[in-house]
Order: sequence, then structure tokens, then C-alpha cells
Amino acid sequence: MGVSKSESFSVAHNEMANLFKALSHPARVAIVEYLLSVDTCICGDIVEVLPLAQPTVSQHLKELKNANIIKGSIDGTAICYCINPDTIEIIEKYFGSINQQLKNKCC
Amino acid sequence: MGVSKSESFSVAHNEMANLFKALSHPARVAIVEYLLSVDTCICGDIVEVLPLAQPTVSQHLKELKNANIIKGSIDGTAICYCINPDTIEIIEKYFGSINQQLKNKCC
DNA sequence: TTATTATATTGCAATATTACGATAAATAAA
DNA sequence: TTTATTTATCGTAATATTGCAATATAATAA
Repeated sequence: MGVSKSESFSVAHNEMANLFKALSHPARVAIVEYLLSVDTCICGDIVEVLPLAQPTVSQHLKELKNANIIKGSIDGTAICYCINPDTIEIIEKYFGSINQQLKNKCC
Repeated sequence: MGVSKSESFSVAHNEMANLFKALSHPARVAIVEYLLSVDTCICGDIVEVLPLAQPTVSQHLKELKNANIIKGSIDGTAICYCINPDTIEIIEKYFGSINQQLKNKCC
């Protein structure tokens, strides 16, 4: 019991759920919005912006990377993070499609 | 410690994270897509569609309701669930705005 | 080489989530 | 009233997530 039965669901449902899970923590939402707010992708100061310790921030960045929501490229000793526009577009289109389908409904 | 430091983040970041958390499980994604697939909102057969026991489905429905992603209205002994278009639109616009901001960027 | 700097990993404690059997609650039908 | 039917809640076990100190890794600078 208690085990997440993700294998019982379709790959598509799991993929969407994983995208949302990556954004299901305020720290990760804050990271995405911070990456949006800075001019360039070059930014190694995310730890300074968040009220969390460096290992915790590193962990959150890893989850966003694993979900393909952000990309990181090595720049000497620092790492440059930026948002992956492809993934954002996938999510936007997903909700756009839901909205479209809702327009042909009674609710 | 392990306690989620959600109070350390803005209300806006928490609100968006809570929306995504509601959709961060394949069962809840499946519920949303099932509600989209049926003609009317009148549906008391969600349990039949999912590979989960009735109390588990009830719990997932509760989380979607709490996040305002679905609405439920009592119809005799059954409950009619349907998607809340307002919340879907909030999410779509959120990603639309991110996409817009990304267009003016180097990445 | 030895610092220094930036990020990642490990290990662990605290908490949250997931799942379901048992049971309760509420309404409808007999 | 009694009996179905439908959904919700309780209690609990299994697992996942969150957070951070300590430490490791990797690249640069001195």
C-alpha cells in the first residue's frame, strides 16, 4: 500500500503529471520566474535569491532540469541556467487544448 | 528538518505551485482528461474508469476540488463533476505570459 | 601545486503523499 | 422503516519529498 501506482496510468498522463510535479513547489516556481526576470541566461546567483540553503537549491534545480523545464550549460566554474521554451510551449498548448474543448461543452 | 518552507515564498508563487501540485499525479491528470472526454458534466462513474479504489479516487477528487480545478454539484445520491474553466484559463495565461517573455530573450 | 569558487552528492531527520480497508453519512427506492 | 447506492472520512502502512550539514567534485586562479 501507499506505493504510487503510476505504472497503472498511460505514459502521456505520467508525462504531464511529471511536468506539473516539477512546478509543484514554490521554490521551483520562484526559480522559473527569476530566470525570466534576468536579462541573460548567465546566472549563478540563484542561491542568493532564494531563502534556502545551497544543497536544497541544487536539488530543486536538478528536478527542473530532469523535467526539461530548464537547461543548464557549464561556463567555467559556474553553470548558466535558462528556461527551456519548448517545454513551456508544450504546457501552454496542453491547457490551450483543454480550453478549446471546454468551449464546446455545457458547463 | 524537512519541513516545507512555503511561508518563505510569496503568496503568488505558492498559489501557482498549489495549482501544479493538484495536477502532479497521473490519476488527477486522467480525471481531468476524462471529464473533458464525456459529453455532460453528469458523471458518477469516475471510479470505474480509474485503476484505483473508491476512497483513493475520492481523495484525488477532493484535491482537484480544493485547487478549484474541478467543481462538483450534488445531484441526488450522485455528484456531478466538471472542470472549472476559470482555473484552466489562469494556468494557460500564466504559461502564455512566460512564452511571451521568453521571446524577448537571448536563449 | 595549493587555494578558491561554484555546484553536486550523501546521509539523515521531519513531514507529506499515496493507497486502501473499514466505516460513516446522505439520499433514493422499496 | 429498511435497503440500496453513492460519496466521504478515518486509520494506518508504505513511500516520496523537503531541507540541510557535511562532504565531494570540478574548474579556475595564484
